Amino acid sequence: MVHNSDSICKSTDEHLSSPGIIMSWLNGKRVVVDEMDFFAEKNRKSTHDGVKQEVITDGHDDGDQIMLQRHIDLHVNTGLDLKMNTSTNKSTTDDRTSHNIEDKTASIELAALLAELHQMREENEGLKDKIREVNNNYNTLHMHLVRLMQRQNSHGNKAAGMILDTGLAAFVEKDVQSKNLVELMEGKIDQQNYTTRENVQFLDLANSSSDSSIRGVRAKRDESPNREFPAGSWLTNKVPKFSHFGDVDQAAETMSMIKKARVSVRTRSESSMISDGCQWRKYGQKMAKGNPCPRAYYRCTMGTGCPVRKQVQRCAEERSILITTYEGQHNHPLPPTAAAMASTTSAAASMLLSGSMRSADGLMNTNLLARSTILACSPNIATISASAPFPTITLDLTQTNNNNPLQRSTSPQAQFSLSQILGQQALNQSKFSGLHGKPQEATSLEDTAQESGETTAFGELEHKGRRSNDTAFYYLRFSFCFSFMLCIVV
DNA sequence: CGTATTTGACCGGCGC
DNA sequence: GCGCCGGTCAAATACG
Repeated sequence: MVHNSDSICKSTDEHLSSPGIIMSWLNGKRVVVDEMDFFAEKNRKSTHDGVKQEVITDGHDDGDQIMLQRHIDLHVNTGLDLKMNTSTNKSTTDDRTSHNIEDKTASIELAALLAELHQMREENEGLKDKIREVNNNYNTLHMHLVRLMQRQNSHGNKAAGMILDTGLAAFVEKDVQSKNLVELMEGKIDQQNYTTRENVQFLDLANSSSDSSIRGVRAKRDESPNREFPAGSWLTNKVPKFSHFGDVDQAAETMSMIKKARVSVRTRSESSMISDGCQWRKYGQKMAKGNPCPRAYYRCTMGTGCPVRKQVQRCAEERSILITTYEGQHNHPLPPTAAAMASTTSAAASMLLSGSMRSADGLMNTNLLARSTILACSPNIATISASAPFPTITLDLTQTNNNNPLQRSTSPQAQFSLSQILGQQALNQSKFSGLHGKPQEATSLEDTAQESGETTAFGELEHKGRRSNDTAFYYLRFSFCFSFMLCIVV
Protein backbone atom coordinates (compact mmCIF):
# COMPACT_ATOMS: atom_id res chain seq x y z
CA MET A 1 0.00 0.00 0.00
CA VAL A 2 1.57 3.24 -1.14
CA HIS A 3 0.89 6.58 0.48
CA ASN A 4 2.23 10.03 0.14
CA SER A 5 4.28 10.50 3.25
CA ASP A 6 3.49 14.19 3.70
CA SER A 7 -0.23 13.71 3.59
CA ILE A 8 0.00 10.77 5.91
CA CYS A 9 2.03 12.73 8.43
CA LYS A 10 -0.47 15.53 8.38
CA SER A 11 -3.27 13.12 8.91
CA THR A 12 -1.41 11.51 11.77
CA ASP A 13 -0.89 14.81 13.49
CA GLU A 14 -4.56 15.48 13.33
CA HIS A 15 -5.34 12.15 14.87
CA LEU A 16 -2.80 12.59 17.60
CA SER A 17 -4.16 15.95 18.55
CA SER A 18 -6.78 14.29 20.69
CA PRO A 19 -6.20 11.34 23.00
CA GLY A 20 -9.69 10.17 22.34
CA ILE A 21 -9.06 9.79 18.65
CA ILE A 22 -5.95 7.76 19.10
CA MET A 23 -8.03 4.66 19.64
CA SER A 24 -9.88 4.99 16.40
CA TRP A 25 -6.69 5.70 14.66
CA LEU A 26 -5.20 2.60 16.20
CA ASN A 27 -8.08 0.47 15.15
CA GLY A 28 -8.51 1.86 11.73
CA LYS A 29 -5.18 2.89 10.32
CA ARG A 30 -2.57 1.15 12.26
CA VAL A 31 -0.64 -0.34 9.36
CA VAL A 32 -0.57 2.83 7.36
CA VAL A 33 0.81 4.82 10.26
CA ASP A 34 3.46 2.26 10.93
CA GLU A 35 4.81 2.64 7.42
CA MET A 36 4.53 6.37 7.56
CA ASP A 37 6.23 6.79 10.87
CA PHE A 38 9.31 4.97 9.88
CA PHE A 39 9.87 6.20 6.37
CA ALA A 40 8.58 9.74 6.49
CA GLU A 41 11.16 12.47 6.66
CA LYS A 42 8.87 15.31 7.57
CA ASN A 43 9.10 16.44 11.19
CA ARG A 44 11.74 13.85 11.88
CA LYS A 45 14.95 15.25 13.25
CA SER A 46 16.76 12.02 13.98
CA THR A 47 16.80 8.66 12.26
CA HIS A 48 15.71 6.58 15.19
CA ASP A 49 13.11 8.58 17.00
CA GLY A 50 10.21 9.06 14.65
CA VAL A 51 7.44 8.58 17.13
CA LYS A 52 8.88 11.01 19.58
CA GLN A 53 9.22 13.77 17.06
CA GLU A 54 5.78 13.37 15.62
CA VAL A 55 4.10 13.44 18.95
CA ILE A 56 6.04 16.43 20.15
CA THR A 57 5.25 18.47 17.08
CA ASP A 58 1.54 17.97 17.25
CA GLY A 59 1.16 21.45 18.60
CA HIS A 60 -0.62 20.59 21.85
CA ASP A 61 1.00 21.16 25.17
CA ASP A 62 -1.61 20.22 27.70
CA GLY A 63 -0.93 17.83 30.56
CA ASP A 64 -2.05 14.78 28.70
CA GLN A 65 0.25 15.39 25.81
CA ILE A 66 3.18 16.14 28.04
CA MET A 67 2.63 12.94 29.93
CA LEU A 68 2.15 11.16 26.66
CA GLN A 69 5.39 12.50 25.31
CA ARG A 70 7.32 11.45 28.36
CA HIS A 71 6.14 7.90 28.19
CA ILE A 72 6.68 7.58 24.49
CA ASP A 73 10.06 9.18 24.71
CA LEU A 74 11.16 6.91 27.48
CA HIS A 75 9.87 3.83 25.79
CA VAL A 76 11.39 4.49 22.40
CA ASN A 77 14.77 5.52 23.67
CA THR A 78 15.03 2.51 25.88
CA GLY A 79 14.36 0.18 23.03
CA LEU A 80 16.85 1.82 20.78
CA ASP A 81 19.56 1.88 23.37
CA LEU A 82 19.15 -1.76 24.05
CA LYS A 83 19.32 -2.52 20.44
CA MET A 84 22.39 -0.45 19.83
CA ASN A 85 24.20 -1.87 22.81
CA THR A 86 23.48 -5.48 22.13
CA SER A 87 23.57 -5.69 18.39
CA THR A 88 26.74 -7.00 16.77
CA ASN A 89 25.40 -7.21 13.27
CA LYS A 90 26.33 -4.11 11.31
CA SER A 91 23.85 -4.79 8.56
CA THR A 92 20.78 -4.85 10.67
CA THR A 93 18.85 -2.01 9.14
CA ASP A 94 15.82 -4.23 8.66
CA ASP A 95 15.97 -5.45 12.24
CA ARG A 96 16.15 -1.92 13.55
CA THR A 97 13.26 -1.01 11.36
CA SER A 98 11.27 -3.87 12.74
CA HIS A 99 12.13 -2.95 16.30
CA ASN A 100 11.20 0.66 15.70
CA ILE A 101 7.83 -0.34 14.42
CA GLU A 102 7.22 -2.59 17.37
CA ASP A 103 8.37 0.04 19.83
CA LYS A 104 6.26 2.68 18.23
CA THR A 105 3.22 0.45 18.20
CA ALA A 106 3.67 -0.32 21.86
CA SER A 107 4.17 3.35 22.59
CA ILE A 108 1.00 4.32 20.83
CA GLU A 109 -0.95 1.68 22.67
CA LEU A 110 0.50 2.97 25.89
CA ALA A 111 -0.50 6.48 24.92
CA ALA A 112 -4.02 5.33 24.24
CA LEU A 113 -4.19 3.65 27.62
CA LEU A 114 -2.90 6.76 29.32
CA ALA A 115 -5.49 8.85 27.55
CA GLU A 116 -8.19 6.46 28.67
CA LEU A 117 -6.85 6.57 32.20
CA HIS A 118 -6.97 10.32 32.20
CA GLN A 119 -10.53 10.27 30.93
CA MET A 120 -11.55 7.87 33.68
CA ARG A 121 -9.83 10.05 36.25
CA GLU A 122 -11.78 13.08 35.11
CA GLU A 123 -14.97 11.08 35.25
CA ASN A 124 -14.15 9.97 38.76
CA GLU A 125 -13.54 13.54 39.85
CA GLY A 126 -16.92 14.52 38.51
CA LEU A 127 -18.58 11.76 40.46
CA LYS A 128 -16.84 12.78 43.65
CA ASP A 129 -17.98 16.35 43.16
CA LYS A 130 -21.54 15.16 42.78
CA ILE A 131 -21.38 13.15 45.97
CA ARG A 132 -19.95 16.06 47.88
CA GLU A 133 -22.71 18.26 46.58
CA VAL A 134 -25.36 15.77 47.62
CA ASN A 135 -23.71 15.44 51.00
CA ASN A 136 -23.82 19.18 51.51
CA ASN A 137 -27.48 19.27 50.59
CA TYR A 138 -28.12 16.41 52.89
CA ASN A 139 -26.34 18.02 55.82
CA THR A 140 -28.43 21.13 55.42
CA LEU A 141 -31.62 19.12 55.34
CA HIS A 142 -30.45 16.97 58.20
CA MET A 143 -29.91 19.95 60.46
CA HIS A 144 -33.29 21.30 59.54
CA LEU A 145 -34.83 17.95 60.27
CA VAL A 146 -33.22 17.74 63.70
CA ARG A 147 -34.51 21.17 64.59
CA LEU A 148 -37.98 20.20 63.45
CA MET A 149 -37.84 17.03 65.46
CA GLN A 150 -36.85 18.92 68.58
CA ARG A 151 -39.67 21.37 68.01
CA GLN A 152 -42.15 18.56 67.46
CA ASN A 153 -41.03 16.77 70.60
CA SER A 154 -41.35 19.93 72.62
CA HIS A 155 -44.95 20.18 71.46
CA GLY A 156 -45.63 16.65 72.50
CA ASN A 157 -46.64 15.53 69.06
CA LYS A 158 -45.64 11.92 69.41
CA ALA A 159 -47.01 10.78 66.10
CA ALA A 160 -45.10 13.42 64.26
CA GLY A 161 -42.07 12.50 66.28
CA MET A 162 -42.34 8.94 65.14
CA ILE A 163 -42.60 10.05 61.54
CA LEU A 164 -39.47 12.08 62.05
CA ASP A 165 -37.77 9.10 63.60
CA THR A 166 -38.50 7.10 60.53
CA GLY A 167 -37.17 9.71 58.19
CA LEU A 168 -34.20 10.39 60.39
CA ALA A 169 -33.17 6.77 60.46
CA ALA A 170 -33.24 6.72 56.70
CA PHE A 171 -31.21 9.90 56.59
CA VAL A 172 -28.64 8.63 59.04
CA GLU A 173 -28.22 5.45 57.08
CA LYS A 174 -27.80 7.44 53.90
CA ASP A 175 -25.22 9.60 55.59
CA VAL A 176 -23.15 6.59 56.58
CA GLN A 177 -23.36 5.08 53.15
CA SER A 178 -22.55 8.29 51.35
CA LYS A 179 -19.42 8.80 53.41
CA ASN A 180 -18.33 5.27 52.66
CA LEU A 181 -19.02 5.76 49.00
CA VAL A 182 -16.91 8.92 48.87
CA GLU A 183 -14.06 7.16 50.61
CA LEU A 184 -14.37 4.25 48.24
CA MET A 185 -14.17 6.51 45.23
CA GLU A 186 -11.27 8.46 46.67
CA GLY A 187 -9.38 5.24 47.20
CA LYS A 188 -9.26 5.53 50.98
CA ILE A 189 -10.97 2.18 51.29
CA ASP A 190 -11.21 -0.72 48.90
CA GLN A 191 -14.36 -2.45 47.68
CA GLN A 192 -14.14 -5.16 50.32
CA ASN A 193 -13.88 -2.68 53.15
CA TYR A 194 -16.68 -0.68 51.64
CA THR A 195 -18.88 -3.75 51.56
CA THR A 196 -18.00 -4.71 55.11
CA ARG A 197 -18.54 -1.24 56.48
CA GLU A 198 -21.84 -0.93 54.71
CA ASN A 199 -23.10 -4.14 56.25
CA VAL A 200 -21.74 -3.52 59.72
CA GLN A 201 -22.85 0.07 59.91
CA PHE A 202 -26.16 -0.87 58.50
CA LEU A 203 -26.81 -3.37 61.25
CA ASP A 204 -25.31 -1.35 64.06
CA LEU A 205 -26.83 1.91 63.03
CA ALA A 206 -29.23 2.24 65.90
CA ASN A 207 -26.88 0.90 68.52
CA SER A 208 -23.35 2.15 68.05
CA SER A 209 -23.38 5.67 66.68
CA SER A 210 -22.38 8.67 68.73
CA ASP A 211 -24.52 10.96 66.60
CA SER A 212 -26.88 12.80 68.86
CA SER A 213 -29.65 12.52 66.36
CA ILE A 214 -29.31 8.76 66.36
CA ARG A 215 -29.39 8.78 70.11
CA GLY A 216 -32.61 10.64 69.72
CA VAL A 217 -33.93 7.80 67.63
CA ARG A 218 -32.76 5.28 70.19
CA ALA A 219 -34.37 7.24 72.98
CA LYS A 220 -37.59 7.24 71.04
CA ARG A 221 -37.31 3.52 70.53
CA ASP A 222 -36.64 2.86 74.17
CA GLU A 223 -39.60 4.83 75.34
CA SER A 224 -41.81 2.96 72.91
CA PRO A 225 -41.41 -0.70 73.82
CA ASN A 226 -43.77 -1.83 71.13
CA ARG A 227 -41.55 -0.47 68.47
CA GLU A 228 -39.16 -3.01 67.13
CA PHE A 229 -35.63 -2.58 65.85
CA PRO A 230 -34.35 -6.10 65.34
CA ALA A 231 -30.77 -6.36 64.22
CA GLY A 232 -30.41 -7.61 60.71
CA SER A 233 -33.52 -6.03 59.36
CA TRP A 234 -32.69 -3.19 57.06
CA LEU A 235 -36.21 -2.02 56.74
CA THR A 236 -37.50 -2.45 60.22
CA ASN A 237 -35.58 0.45 61.65
CA LYS A 238 -37.26 2.70 59.18
CA VAL A 239 -40.76 1.36 59.28
CA PRO A 240 -42.65 3.01 62.07
CA LYS A 241 -44.35 0.96 64.73
CA PHE A 242 -47.26 2.33 66.63
CA SER A 243 -47.88 2.44 70.28
CA HIS A 244 -49.88 5.59 70.68
CA PHE A 245 -53.12 4.60 69.09
CA GLY A 246 -56.14 4.79 71.23
CA ASP A 247 -57.85 2.29 69.00
CA VAL A 248 -55.96 -0.99 69.20
CA ASP A 249 -57.90 -2.53 66.34
CA GLN A 250 -57.01 0.34 64.11
CA ALA A 251 -53.38 -0.02 65.05
CA ALA A 252 -53.48 -3.74 64.30
CA GLU A 253 -55.12 -3.06 60.99
CA THR A 254 -52.49 -0.52 60.16
CA MET A 255 -49.74 -2.94 61.12
CA SER A 256 -51.26 -5.49 58.82
CA MET A 257 -51.26 -2.97 56.04
CA ILE A 258 -47.63 -2.15 56.68
CA LYS A 259 -46.69 -5.78 56.26
CA LYS A 260 -48.53 -5.90 52.97
CA ALA A 261 -47.26 -2.57 51.68
CA ARG A 262 -45.71 -2.85 48.28
CA VAL A 263 -43.25 -0.82 46.30
CA SER A 264 -43.52 -1.01 42.57
CA VAL A 265 -40.67 0.10 40.34
CA ARG A 266 -41.17 0.84 36.67
CA THR A 267 -38.06 0.68 34.51
CA ARG A 268 -37.27 0.37 30.86
CA SER A 269 -35.56 -2.91 30.22
CA GLU A 270 -35.41 -5.61 27.59
CA SER A 271 -34.33 -8.12 30.17
CA SER A 272 -36.75 -10.30 32.07
CA MET A 273 -35.59 -8.91 35.40
CA ILE A 274 -33.69 -5.90 36.65
CA SER A 275 -30.53 -6.41 38.63
CA ASP A 276 -31.20 -5.30 42.19
CA GLY A 277 -28.39 -7.12 43.98
CA CYS A 278 -30.56 -9.75 45.61
CA GLN A 279 -30.79 -13.43 44.78
CA TRP A 280 -34.22 -14.56 43.66
CA ARG A 281 -35.82 -17.88 42.95
CA LYS A 282 -38.77 -18.09 40.66
CA TYR A 283 -41.63 -19.99 42.17
CA GLY A 284 -44.50 -19.28 39.86
CA GLN A 285 -45.82 -17.60 36.79
CA LYS A 286 -49.35 -16.59 35.97
CA MET A 287 -51.18 -14.90 33.21
CA ALA A 288 -52.71 -11.81 34.77
CA LYS A 289 -56.07 -10.71 33.54
CA GLY A 290 -55.90 -8.04 30.89
CA ASN A 291 -52.19 -8.35 30.29
CA PRO A 292 -50.83 -10.67 27.62
CA CYS A 293 -47.51 -10.69 29.38
CA PRO A 294 -47.14 -13.26 32.15
CA ARG A 295 -46.44 -12.20 35.70
CA ALA A 296 -43.51 -13.96 37.32
CA TYR A 297 -43.24 -14.54 41.05
CA TYR A 298 -39.90 -14.56 42.83
CA ARG A 299 -38.84 -15.01 46.43
CA CYS A 300 -35.59 -13.87 48.01
CA THR A 301 -33.11 -16.69 48.56
CA MET A 302 -30.33 -14.71 50.19
CA GLY A 303 -31.53 -15.61 53.65
CA THR A 304 -33.26 -18.69 54.96
CA GLY A 305 -36.92 -18.01 55.24
CA CYS A 306 -36.67 -14.46 53.95
CA PRO A 307 -40.24 -13.27 53.43
CA VAL A 308 -39.42 -10.80 50.68
CA ARG A 309 -41.08 -11.51 47.36
CA LYS A 310 -41.34 -9.70 44.13
CA GLN A 311 -43.46 -9.80 41.04
CA VAL A 312 -42.12 -8.98 37.62
CA GLN A 313 -44.33 -8.15 34.71
CA ARG A 314 -44.15 -6.15 31.53
CA CYS A 315 -46.45 -3.21 31.08
CA ALA A 316 -49.37 -4.10 28.86
CA GLU A 317 -49.31 -0.77 27.04
CA GLU A 318 -45.58 -0.46 26.62
CA ARG A 319 -43.67 -3.71 26.51
CA SER A 320 -40.34 -2.06 27.04
CA ILE A 321 -41.37 -1.11 30.56
CA LEU A 322 -40.66 -3.68 33.21
CA ILE A 323 -42.71 -3.46 36.41
CA THR A 324 -41.11 -4.94 39.50
CA THR A 325 -43.17 -5.03 42.68
CA TYR A 326 -41.45 -5.70 46.00
CA GLU A 327 -43.22 -6.92 49.11
CA GLY A 328 -41.96 -7.70 52.60
CA GLN A 329 -38.88 -7.02 54.66
CA HIS A 330 -35.55 -8.80 54.42
CA ASN A 331 -34.53 -10.71 57.54
CA HIS A 332 -30.84 -10.82 56.69
CA PRO A 333 -27.94 -8.47 55.89
CA LEU A 334 -27.70 -7.28 52.34
CA PRO A 335 -24.72 -6.52 50.12
CA PRO A 336 -24.31 -2.84 49.20
CA THR A 337 -25.85 -3.29 45.78
CA ALA A 338 -28.91 -4.91 47.24
CA ALA A 339 -28.98 -2.51 50.17
CA ALA A 340 -29.06 0.38 47.75
CA MET A 341 -32.19 -0.90 46.10
CA ALA A 342 -33.66 -1.97 49.42
CA SER A 343 -33.06 1.47 50.85
CA THR A 344 -34.67 3.03 47.84
CA THR A 345 -37.78 0.97 48.21
CA SER A 346 -37.58 1.52 51.94
CA ALA A 347 -37.60 5.27 51.49
CA ALA A 348 -40.53 4.92 49.14
CA ALA A 349 -42.30 2.74 51.67
CA SER A 350 -41.63 5.40 54.27
CA MET A 351 -43.43 7.89 52.10
CA LEU A 352 -46.28 5.46 51.76
CA LEU A 353 -46.42 4.78 55.46
CA SER A 354 -46.17 8.41 56.40
CA GLY A 355 -49.45 8.86 54.60
CA SER A 356 -51.03 5.96 56.43
CA MET A 357 -49.80 7.24 59.78
CA ARG A 358 -51.31 10.60 59.21
CA SER A 359 -54.52 8.93 58.35
CA ALA A 360 -54.44 6.72 61.39
CA ASP A 361 -53.51 9.58 63.65
CA GLY A 362 -56.43 11.62 62.56
CA LEU A 363 -54.31 14.23 60.87
CA MET A 364 -55.93 13.30 57.64
CA ASN A 365 -59.51 12.30 57.80
CA THR A 366 -59.38 9.71 55.07
CA ASN A 367 -59.29 5.97 54.84
CA LEU A 368 -56.11 4.64 53.36
CA LEU A 369 -57.81 1.85 51.53
CA ALA A 370 -60.48 4.09 50.15
CA ARG A 371 -58.31 6.79 48.80
CA SER A 372 -55.62 7.18 46.22
CA THR A 373 -53.17 9.72 47.41
CA ILE A 374 -50.61 11.54 45.40
CA LEU A 375 -48.19 13.17 47.75
CA ALA A 376 -48.30 16.86 47.16
CA CYS A 377 -44.65 17.22 48.02
CA SER A 378 -43.41 14.81 45.40
CA PRO A 379 -45.91 14.61 42.59
CA ASN A 380 -43.29 13.75 40.00
CA ILE A 381 -41.38 11.13 41.93
CA ALA A 382 -43.78 8.54 43.22
CA THR A 383 -47.42 7.65 43.32
CA ILE A 384 -49.25 6.04 46.17
CA SER A 385 -52.15 3.87 45.21
CA ALA A 386 -54.64 2.39 47.61
CA SER A 387 -57.00 1.23 44.92
CA ALA A 388 -54.92 -1.91 44.61
CA PRO A 389 -55.52 -4.78 47.07
CA PHE A 390 -52.50 -3.60 49.03
CA PRO A 391 -51.19 -0.09 49.53
CA THR A 392 -48.68 0.34 46.79
CA ILE A 393 -46.23 3.06 45.94
CA THR A 394 -45.09 3.20 42.35
CA LEU A 395 -41.70 4.57 41.40
CA ASP A 396 -41.62 5.51 37.77
CA LEU A 397 -38.08 5.52 36.43
CA THR A 398 -39.09 5.66 32.83
CA GLN A 399 -39.91 9.28 32.13
CA THR A 400 -38.19 12.65 32.10
CA ASN A 401 -39.18 15.87 33.76
CA ASN A 402 -37.57 18.89 35.32
CA ASN A 403 -39.29 18.98 38.64
CA ASN A 404 -36.88 16.91 40.62
CA PRO A 405 -34.95 19.08 43.05
CA LEU A 406 -31.88 16.96 42.73
CA GLN A 407 -31.87 17.26 39.01
CA ARG A 408 -32.08 21.00 39.19
CA SER A 409 -29.10 21.11 41.47
CA THR A 410 -26.77 19.08 39.30
CA SER A 411 -24.64 20.04 36.39
CA PRO A 412 -25.40 18.55 32.99
CA GLN A 413 -22.00 16.95 32.73
CA ALA A 414 -22.50 14.61 35.64
CA GLN A 415 -26.16 13.82 35.60
CA PHE A 416 -27.49 10.31 35.85
CA SER A 417 -30.22 8.50 34.10
CA LEU A 418 -31.57 5.93 36.44
CA SER A 419 -33.63 4.43 33.70
CA GLN A 420 -30.63 4.01 31.54
CA ILE A 421 -28.60 2.60 34.38
CA LEU A 422 -31.23 0.11 35.25
CA GLY A 423 -31.76 -0.66 31.63
CA GLN A 424 -28.07 -1.20 31.16
CA GLN A 425 -27.93 -3.48 34.13
CA ALA A 426 -30.82 -5.38 32.80
CA LEU A 427 -29.29 -5.65 29.38
CA ASN A 428 -26.15 -7.01 30.93
CA GLN A 429 -28.05 -9.95 32.21
CA SER A 430 -27.88 -12.99 30.07
CA LYS A 431 -31.53 -13.80 29.83
CA PHE A 432 -34.10 -12.20 27.64
CA SER A 433 -37.62 -13.25 28.06
CA GLY A 434 -38.90 -11.97 24.74
CA LEU A 435 -42.17 -10.92 26.29
CA HIS A 436 -43.66 -9.02 23.46
CA GLY A 437 -47.08 -8.88 21.99
CA LYS A 438 -49.84 -6.51 21.14
CA PRO A 439 -51.12 -4.20 23.87
CA GLN A 440 -54.31 -4.97 25.65
CA GLU A 441 -56.39 -3.57 28.42
CA ALA A 442 -54.38 -2.83 31.52
CA THR A 443 -55.82 -4.26 34.67
CA SER A 444 -52.81 -5.51 36.57
CA LEU A 445 -51.89 -4.13 39.93
CA GLU A 446 -49.59 -1.53 38.53
CA ASP A 447 -51.65 -0.77 35.50
CA THR A 448 -54.63 -0.15 37.69
CA ALA A 449 -52.72 2.68 39.22
CA GLN A 450 -51.84 3.94 35.80
CA GLU A 451 -55.44 3.85 34.64
CA SER A 452 -56.48 6.11 37.43
CA GLY A 453 -53.88 8.59 36.40
CA GLU A 454 -51.68 7.97 39.36
CA THR A 455 -48.46 7.12 37.64
CA THR A 456 -46.00 9.95 37.74
CA ALA A 457 -42.47 10.22 36.61
CA PHE A 458 -39.34 10.29 38.58
CA GLY A 459 -37.04 13.02 37.41
CA GLU A 460 -34.75 11.29 35.06
CA LEU A 461 -31.20 12.48 34.97
CA GLU A 462 -29.02 12.38 31.95
CA HIS A 463 -26.37 9.73 31.98
CA LYS A 464 -23.02 9.88 30.31
CA GLY A 465 -20.91 6.82 30.70
CA ARG A 466 -21.46 3.79 32.83
CA ARG A 467 -22.20 4.17 36.51
CA SER A 468 -22.72 1.68 39.25
CA ASN A 469 -26.06 0.69 40.57
CA ASP A 470 -24.86 1.80 43.97
CA THR A 471 -24.44 5.34 42.86
CA ALA A 472 -27.68 5.35 40.98
CA PHE A 473 -29.71 4.18 43.90
CA TYR A 474 -27.78 6.45 46.18
CA TYR A 475 -29.15 9.37 44.26
CA LEU A 476 -32.58 7.88 44.08
CA ARG A 477 -32.57 7.20 47.79
CA PHE A 478 -31.50 10.73 48.55
CA SER A 479 -34.25 12.01 46.35
CA PHE A 480 -36.78 9.98 48.24
CA CYS A 481 -35.45 10.96 51.61
CA PHE A 482 -35.64 14.55 50.46
CA SER A 483 -39.21 14.12 49.36
CA PHE A 484 -40.03 12.26 52.50
CA MET A 485 -38.75 15.05 54.66
CA LEU A 486 -40.71 17.58 52.65
CA CYS A 487 -43.74 15.43 53.23
CA ILE A 488 -43.13 15.70 56.94
CA VAL A 489 -42.57 19.42 56.88
CA VAL A 490 -45.61 20.23 54.78
C1' DC B 1 -26.78 -35.33 40.53
C1' DG B 2 -28.00 -30.99 42.52
C1' DT B 3 -30.20 -26.82 41.49
C1' DA B 4 -33.22 -23.79 39.05
C1' DT B 5 -37.20 -23.24 36.15
C1' DT B 6 -41.62 -24.49 34.27
C1' DT B 7 -46.33 -25.35 34.62
C1' DG B 8 -50.61 -27.34 35.99
C1' DA B 9 -53.07 -27.96 40.29
C1' DC B 10 -54.66 -26.15 44.38
C1' DC B 11 -56.20 -22.69 47.81
C1' DG B 12 -58.38 -18.62 49.62
C1' DG B 13 -60.61 -14.19 49.00
C1' DC B 14 -64.15 -11.77 46.82
C1' DG B 15 -68.25 -10.57 44.19
C1' DC B 16 -72.53 -12.03 42.32
C1' DG C 1 -72.85 -21.88 46.21
C1' DC C 2 -70.38 -20.78 42.23
C1' DG C 3 -67.07 -18.74 39.35
C1' DC C 4 -63.25 -15.65 38.83
C1' DC C 5 -58.80 -14.28 40.01
C1' DG C 6 -54.38 -13.70 42.38
C1' DG C 7 -51.08 -16.18 44.65
C1' DT C 8 -48.63 -20.42 45.99
C1' DC C 9 -47.27 -25.26 45.83
C1' DA C 10 -45.00 -29.07 44.02
C1' DA C 11 -44.05 -32.49 40.52
C1' DA C 12 -41.92 -32.54 36.15
C1' DT C 13 -38.44 -30.84 33.41
C1' DA C 14 -34.23 -28.42 32.02
C1' DC C 15 -29.66 -27.27 32.80
C1' DG C 16 -24.80 -27.11 34.21
